[in-house]
Amino acid sequence: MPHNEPTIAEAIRASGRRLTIQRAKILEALHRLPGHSTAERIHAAVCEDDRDVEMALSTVYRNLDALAEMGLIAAFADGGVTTYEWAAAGHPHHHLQCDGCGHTKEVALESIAALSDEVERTYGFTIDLRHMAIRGTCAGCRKPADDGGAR
Amino acid sequence: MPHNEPTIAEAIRASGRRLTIQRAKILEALHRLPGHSTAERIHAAVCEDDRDVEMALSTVYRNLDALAEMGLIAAFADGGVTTYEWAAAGHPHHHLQCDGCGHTKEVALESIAALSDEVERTYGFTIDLRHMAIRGTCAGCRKPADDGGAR
DNA sequence: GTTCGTACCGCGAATATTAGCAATAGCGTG
DNA sequence: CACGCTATTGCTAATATTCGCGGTACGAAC
Repeated sequence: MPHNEPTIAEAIRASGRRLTIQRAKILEALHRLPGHSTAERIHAAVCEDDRDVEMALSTVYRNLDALAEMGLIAAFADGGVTTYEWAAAGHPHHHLQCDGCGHTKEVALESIAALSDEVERTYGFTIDLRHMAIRGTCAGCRKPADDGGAR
Repeated sequence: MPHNEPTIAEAIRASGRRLTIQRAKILEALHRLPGHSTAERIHAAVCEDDRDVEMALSTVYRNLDALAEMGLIAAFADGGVTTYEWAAAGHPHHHLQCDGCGHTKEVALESIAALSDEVERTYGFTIDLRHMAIRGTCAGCRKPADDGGAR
């Protein structure tokens, strides 16, 4: 990925931030690592990949937060641990997170648009679709007899 | 609240759990405290209210988790801190959480039904509406001139 | 009412993440 | 290319929450 960096650099610069070596490494690692990655995993990946760059774990956390805030990456809670993924992962997808087995499934939902529209119109609130994590119970974890009946 | 306890006790018993003094106190405190409460606040409330019951903070956390799991209370992340509220708080409401100011607004959304329906039909996944926290940016925090265009 | 199995409690240590501080290094300017 | 402003870094301490362990007590069965 030699020549798509400039765009990212501009985006970072545009938000009044700086493109530090650490930030670049983190982005790169996140771009390369498959699926969702934890802060610790990213830290390890960067340290393994490049030995001449010092990187504190807190720096990883801070950057992950900043990058998520500017929309370059997506963050969401995954059972006590926060995981991150490259935001430009092709198509927009949402997460169905099962409280039973803890598994997270990525799906594309049409109804989200209507929901986003309603919230926008009624409350002037703009939903961040990248952070849309839906919790509930998947088909496998729903016990046959157990009918929560919760609304 | 002298005589509505039996139902709750049954619900707790039904899930193979026991109605301990601590659990009851926590439920009671949560029922009485207005709005969302943190584990620490609940712990403080119980300790102030009753001096003859010892209660470790970890016990509060454990019970909060258990009670949320069985649907008696609702839990959701509120900026690094988890808050809880009585589940039978009248009407169903969802949370619009602003990433800018961190404020959480409680609203009723019609489109949620359609979303829930789609997810149920397409993936056999049952959304837990009580845990439905929607993140984004509220009208106040969306700067008029600053259009990041980072979408 | 006594007994018994086990869920639960309190305590303290572990884990994930955030915050504060002095030193460093982007990057726009002269 | 050196200079300066300040965002950022590494470090360490704090914070929120979870886990493991040995002792306790809930609740069901005698």
